[in-house]
Amino acid sequence: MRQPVTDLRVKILSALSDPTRLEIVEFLGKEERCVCEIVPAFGRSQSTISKHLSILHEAGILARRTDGKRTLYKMKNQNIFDLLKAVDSLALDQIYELKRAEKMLMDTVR
Amino acid sequence: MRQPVTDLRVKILSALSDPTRLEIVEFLGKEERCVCEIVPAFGRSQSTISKHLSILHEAGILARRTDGKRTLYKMKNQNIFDLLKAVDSLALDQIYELKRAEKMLMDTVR
DNA sequence: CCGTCACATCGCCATATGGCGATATGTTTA
DNA sequence: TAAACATATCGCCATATGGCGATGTGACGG
Repeated sequence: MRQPVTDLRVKILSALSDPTRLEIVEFLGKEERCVCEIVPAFGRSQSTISKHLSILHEAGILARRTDGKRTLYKMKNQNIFDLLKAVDSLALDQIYELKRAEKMLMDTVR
Repeated sequence: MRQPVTDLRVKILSALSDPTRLEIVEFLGKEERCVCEIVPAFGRSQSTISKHLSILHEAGILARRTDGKRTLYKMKNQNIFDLLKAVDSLALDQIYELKRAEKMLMDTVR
């Protein structure tokens, strides 16, 4: 049997491992926005965005609230951005490494 | 056109969003291990583990080195564990929240 | 009430992913 | 050089995922 913690980790990481969902998270930032604001910000259908929002909500990343006929979403926990910073840090390391390899290659050719 | 940084982020996050791969990362920790040590530690076929290792390697998470007929893998960057800590922190928040909700429910019933 | 608005859900399709056994590749050993 | 070993890769299958249009649902406005 798998530890429940691992499952939760996988759920959170899976929810974040899609470019559209990452962009939704960035788009929300500290704001609370209704679906009607989010949809036009992305070149995707309403149903697609709605599903992405559900996935983020189910992963415990977004909080959902309804006000009249609107549904409002916001980040449930700003700590997500710490996580993303950690990812960026790794990504940047890789980019630097690439640049270094490129430079070395150039030096070899020269 | 997508920012290349986003693609890299997605690649790293995708690589980590699988339970077996997460366990491989934890299994490696600070050690360098050959595939022959990793495979028996998981209830999966050699080909499956090999593919998982490749994915982690392609995402820049693992370093690969060969020594004789063995292939050795190790974490390329211990900072991955900071990322995982951030995930755990979010996961724990959710678990606490669940417990709180449970408790409130119990209090209501009482 | 009836239409409209805002959103979620459904059904479907194409592609991606994880799994396995079989096979290819490269390295040491006999 | 042949056999054994360690690992990667291939081909295949079942399931998951992301996308869309169509449809369902609940709230408001006339």
